Amino acid sequence: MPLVKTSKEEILQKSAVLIWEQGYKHTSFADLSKACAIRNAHFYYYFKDKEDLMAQVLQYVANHVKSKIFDLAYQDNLPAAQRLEIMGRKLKTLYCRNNSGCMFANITLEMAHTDAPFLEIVRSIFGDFIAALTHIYEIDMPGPAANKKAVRAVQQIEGAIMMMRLYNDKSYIDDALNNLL
Amino acid sequence: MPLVKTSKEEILQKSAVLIWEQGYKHTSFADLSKACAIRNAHFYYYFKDKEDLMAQVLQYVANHVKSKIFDLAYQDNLPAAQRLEIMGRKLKTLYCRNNSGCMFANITLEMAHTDAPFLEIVRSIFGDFIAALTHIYEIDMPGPAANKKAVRAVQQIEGAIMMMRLYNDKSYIDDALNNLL
DNA sequence: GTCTATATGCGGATAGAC
DNA sequence: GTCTATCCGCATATAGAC
Repeated sequence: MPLVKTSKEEILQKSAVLIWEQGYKHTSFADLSKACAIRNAHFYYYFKDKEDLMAQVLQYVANHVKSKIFDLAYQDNLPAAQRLEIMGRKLKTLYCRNNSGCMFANITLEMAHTDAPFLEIVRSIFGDFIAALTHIYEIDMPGPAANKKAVRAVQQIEGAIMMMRLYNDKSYIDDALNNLL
Repeated sequence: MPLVKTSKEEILQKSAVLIWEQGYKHTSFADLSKACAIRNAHFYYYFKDKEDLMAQVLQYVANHVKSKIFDLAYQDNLPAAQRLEIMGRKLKTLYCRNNSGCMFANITLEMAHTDAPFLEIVRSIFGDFIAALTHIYEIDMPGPAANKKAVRAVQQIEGAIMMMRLYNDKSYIDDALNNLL
């Protein structure tokens, strides 16, 4: 673990923003190298190919979201409503950044028809999301019911993000996040 | 209106399947011309460019979905539950065909970051979907509440489709469609 | 209307100098 | 590790014969 932000981490961070916004296929190395201020060919020093870059970008964002948002669900000293309220606020910031919605949903709908290996990372992060909400809901109901409620909450949120982006109207996501409880 | 299916309609139908499955950018004219059994250059006889083809494909699918599914909502002689049940069955067939989910959601997440003119067609079809469900829900509740319920139902369905495709598990969409009432 | 041929540019990826 | 230069293939799109 380096003391200062490595060049590679900057590449991951800046690439993530672009791919999040534009998608995997729509984002070329020309776009990426411009945003990262490095040469096109330099990506191949850090990454095997575009698919490898994508996998590392997804893992980078997934780690960030897990530690900054999903982990809040396990603060068992706080009441459930408060945990959900904080998570909801952070999720809204996440989804509204650059009007790009949920990176993992974007990639799912773009790539589900392929067998791209990085989809496994997407499956994992949605599993973490549902597990986090299930943990909170289990306070008031048995496990299976809590899990079902968590799945429906995630689905409602993802549908709301789609509507928000299509109609450029944040009230959809506000409504979904305010109804997490 | 020609008496027999025109060549152009076949092109629209076959192009729709491919683009639905693979997305707009991922589908090349090479893919399309193979599927339609015509020459690459021949597309430019029927369509101005790829964007024009896409707009006509979307309109073609939208017309089909409207007349075959959404119109069922206005069969006021049938009880609400029965209308929802029939629509749910037809929607499931639609979304599970080729495991490709909802074409309009796919295109939304792929293209929302652009100002592609064909997004207007997508907005229109989601408006029709919500209007159809609202019409049914209005039997039992005032307009604004019915509309809110319809929006949430659509969001739940679109989120469920995403989960279905990600985990290759139809139980997500079954659950969402069984809870339309 | 349908074909062949091809223009033109951009995509990902690599070689090899420094 | 970072650069320049470049390969190769595929993308959209067009020209023009038949």
